[in-house]
Amino acid sequence: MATSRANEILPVLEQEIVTGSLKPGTRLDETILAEKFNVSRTPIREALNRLSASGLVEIRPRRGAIVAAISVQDLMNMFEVMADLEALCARLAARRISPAEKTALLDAHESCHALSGTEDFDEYYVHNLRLHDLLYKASHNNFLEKQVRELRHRLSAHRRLQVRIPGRILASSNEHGALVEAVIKGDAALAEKLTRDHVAIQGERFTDFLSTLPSHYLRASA
Amino acid sequence: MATSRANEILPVLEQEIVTGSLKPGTRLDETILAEKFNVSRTPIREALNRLSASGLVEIRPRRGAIVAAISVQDLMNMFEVMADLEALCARLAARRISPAEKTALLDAHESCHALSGTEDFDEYYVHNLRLHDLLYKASHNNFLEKQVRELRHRLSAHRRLQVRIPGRILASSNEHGALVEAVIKGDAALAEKLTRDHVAIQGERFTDFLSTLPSHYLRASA
DNA sequence: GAATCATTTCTTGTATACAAGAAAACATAT
DNA sequence: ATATGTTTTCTTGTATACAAGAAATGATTC
Repeated sequence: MATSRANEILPVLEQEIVTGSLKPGTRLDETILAEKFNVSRTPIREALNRLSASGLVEIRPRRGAIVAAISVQDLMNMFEVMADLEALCARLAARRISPAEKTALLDAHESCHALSGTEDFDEYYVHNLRLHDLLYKASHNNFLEKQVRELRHRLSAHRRLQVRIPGRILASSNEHGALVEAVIKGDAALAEKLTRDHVAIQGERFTDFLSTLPSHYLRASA
Repeated sequence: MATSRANEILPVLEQEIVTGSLKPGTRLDETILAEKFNVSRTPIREALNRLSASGLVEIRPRRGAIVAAISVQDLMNMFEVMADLEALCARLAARRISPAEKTALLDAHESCHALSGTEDFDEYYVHNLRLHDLLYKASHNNFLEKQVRELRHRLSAHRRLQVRIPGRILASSNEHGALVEAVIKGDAALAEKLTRDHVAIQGERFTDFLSTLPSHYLRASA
């Protein structure tokens, strides 16, 4: 095998958490997981440790690991940071983007725009991701890129909650249009502002969002 | 013992890395560390795993762990993100700070200001830290606070590099004065801008900074 | 003498055995 | 019946033993 078993187990668990097949609060019994993966507890413990560092699982000393439960407060906080980091990406991208990256960005925007008349949220999600990814890359700050990716990954565990408002794809695509234009023009301040508004959950959209939350989000957590 | 041994070992190693008694690139042999701490390799491995997640240690599969080596590029990137996150703290603090927090902030600023005539960088560091900590808290975003703390902790491993320019304490303290005033007035945009300028490494200060770097920063890294 | 290949040694990664703390089950008393 | 205290059981945390890959050493060839 190219890599150790712990390194194989980690992404599988990660995926199960992110897709929601392992729900927040679920106990992650080391012995049971060891049987499931046909390994000893040792590599399981290693994987859990790393997942706890990335925030997806919570390890309570001597009391085992659970899938991290996130409160509404936590979610709001994380979105607030996410919006800011993405805005930083956009600001830097406006100053540093290369010609090749400009082409790719326009292409990704085209793909999004092509779906703007539809309500195909899943398909749109993919292209939307690609566009945002390109912006991270264009920031030419690897550390920032890694941080944003990690945070987005963590938030994606709660993507099921996403509000699917009719017409949202069109609106989002239009916001992208202005953003892409600002980045390509090199207008850093505008790119930053547009991204903040684009990512942030706010106003009536946030109210909608809250009303769709499953009950386990309404308890407090760390 | 109140906590497990791995949880005792971790902060010790962390401290040795942060203070620089373990230099970047140093191999962290599990067996040797196990002897040093009088434990088996198991808790050592756990501690190293967690340190790698926080970025202080780099684990190369099957090739052991080393103290993370950071390139100049990495440092610049991290400072760029740090400045932005602190600026976000300041912006949010300006909107959310409580009366009690205002008092504490003014007090911390007083402590800094009292040193502004001196060149006592170590003493200033402590009070400067307290002031910035209060700003993180006043953002009332726990996730953000945690992220900024973690990043600062990671950067503090390289604090030895800090340029100690004569008069810098006075300048810093003056910058604090304007920042504190903006936060207390509730001027979010100004607080944000002042913080960015305050934290960012830029202009001639950055040239000085570069010229003080030990050679191991000048190689490329991850 | 340099380069390449095999062998040995050393270190990491995993499995298993054991220790210790937490939760659960049970018994006793009020 | 509830509450408290004890015992048992179960799970995590650590130690040790073993397996497997990487680096180092040495042998062989050109």
